[in-house]
Amino acid sequence: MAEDRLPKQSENFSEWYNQLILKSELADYAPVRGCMVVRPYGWALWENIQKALDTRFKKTGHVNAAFPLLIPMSFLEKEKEHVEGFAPELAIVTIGGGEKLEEPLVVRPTSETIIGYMYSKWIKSYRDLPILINQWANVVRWEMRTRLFLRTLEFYWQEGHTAHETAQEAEDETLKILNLYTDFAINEAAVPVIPGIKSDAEKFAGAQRSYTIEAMMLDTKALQSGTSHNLGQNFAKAFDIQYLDRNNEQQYAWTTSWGVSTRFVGAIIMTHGDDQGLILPPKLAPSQIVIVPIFRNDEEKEKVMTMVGEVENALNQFRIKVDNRENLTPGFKFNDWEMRGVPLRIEIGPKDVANQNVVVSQRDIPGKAGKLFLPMVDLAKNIEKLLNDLQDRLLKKATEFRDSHIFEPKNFNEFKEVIVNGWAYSYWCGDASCENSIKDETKATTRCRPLGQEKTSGTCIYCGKPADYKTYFARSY
RNA sequence: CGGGGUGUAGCGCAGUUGGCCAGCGCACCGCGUUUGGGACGCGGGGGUCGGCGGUUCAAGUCCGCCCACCCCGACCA
Repeated sequence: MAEDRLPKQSENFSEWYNQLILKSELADYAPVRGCMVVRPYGWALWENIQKALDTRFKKTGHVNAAFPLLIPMSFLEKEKEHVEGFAPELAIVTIGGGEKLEEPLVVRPTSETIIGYMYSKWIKSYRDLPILINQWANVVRWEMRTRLFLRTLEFYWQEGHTAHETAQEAEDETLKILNLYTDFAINEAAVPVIPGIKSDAEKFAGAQRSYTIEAMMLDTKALQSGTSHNLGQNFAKAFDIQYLDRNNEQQYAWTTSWGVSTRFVGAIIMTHGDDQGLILPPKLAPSQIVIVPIFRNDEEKEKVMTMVGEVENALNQFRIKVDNRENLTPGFKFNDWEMRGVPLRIEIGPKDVANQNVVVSQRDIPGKAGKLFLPMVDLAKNIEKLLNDLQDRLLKKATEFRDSHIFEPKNFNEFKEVIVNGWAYSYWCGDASCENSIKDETKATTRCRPLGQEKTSGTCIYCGKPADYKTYFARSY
């Protein structure tokens, strides 16, 4: 068995990322350019993400439904900004059943339009509001430049679509979801994110306001990891979503939409991974624990496997896997599971049978330093603590990394220096021209203006005009 | 769509001035010995050499066209 190492993060981060996904069997390239196959290990991770989000959606009163993949072209055209934003990346079906179609059908790039159409049918009165629907779906956007999980032609996501009586309710919903996403990212994925508002240039095509959670990857690039849009009455007017209000007058509804995609898998990979491979947060890892049995002969095997069974049983509350592949050495398995990011590894050999303890190795602490002996007594309780501690350490480490790479440059020259290896938190006057110039000169875009920021007075990092708020700038995925 | 690169076994590659049945490492299969940090020996299976056309007695090898994918840019969850 030959060593087949990953490139080092420090030497070639993007190759590290690509190869790790293939080797750890999260995903593979499909025969169509830009499309990916999410393999069982990757899908299991996505399913855990889905569960964590879906539970939160349900708790806040949302319900799931399914809307069609194909949308009449004319629907897209009803909202001006929306069609302008999406036109370049549409896949369009022109032939069906061997016949040219009267009207082309668009493979959904997102579902605001078709859901808007349905909402206009369903909503008659204020009594029908709010309507809070989510769907788990795939969407297609014809991207020029693709990257596994981060940007593929087809990707999987959830898209929530809600309609409300008042502007305030819609805004409350938009922010409620942003907070929900923030809570999910931090407390389930241990991905520290900064919630904030997007600039006009970066907002969703057709939205009044877009909010985002922004995460810093280990190469210091920013990754937009979830978005929540207040659509105002834009789509309600385009699709005639009207209701009779409490004063018996016709009103347009106020709508929102929000989504998290399989891109989030990329966020997890690039937030926690190291040169050895993935490090998955215990709360989302497909396997939280892997047991590697060690033995030299049948006699030892029998004793060891008996104990493996006992341990597996004692830990059945966790997602646990026994690696009983017989043709591989323990050493190989150690490296293999480390590459796949399993948080805890339990090693059980003849010595452990004799001592009635197990060796536990913690994925985020390399080598011997991360290994400890645990007695069989209270094993589950101790393992639970180790998983929780590991989860906490991941969040702490990622947060410290992020905070140590956010700078507040004093002038634009300094800005250009820090942006190469970090984010800049700077005053910005809000003019699109400054935003554009900064992008042209540094490749950095505005990421968001964080929520809850107090108004202060400063000067724009680019033009020097007065500015009231600071904005995060970064190179991004 | 512009610039660059690569197509030979599942993966990574070699294949000289064109020349015999197209090779190597890993992976895979069989047997045996191994197994506490990426095991070893022996024996096997696996190829329209990206496609089409041309030059030639003879083409992975030379020529032309096409296709695909990867990397770097413009657009984007």
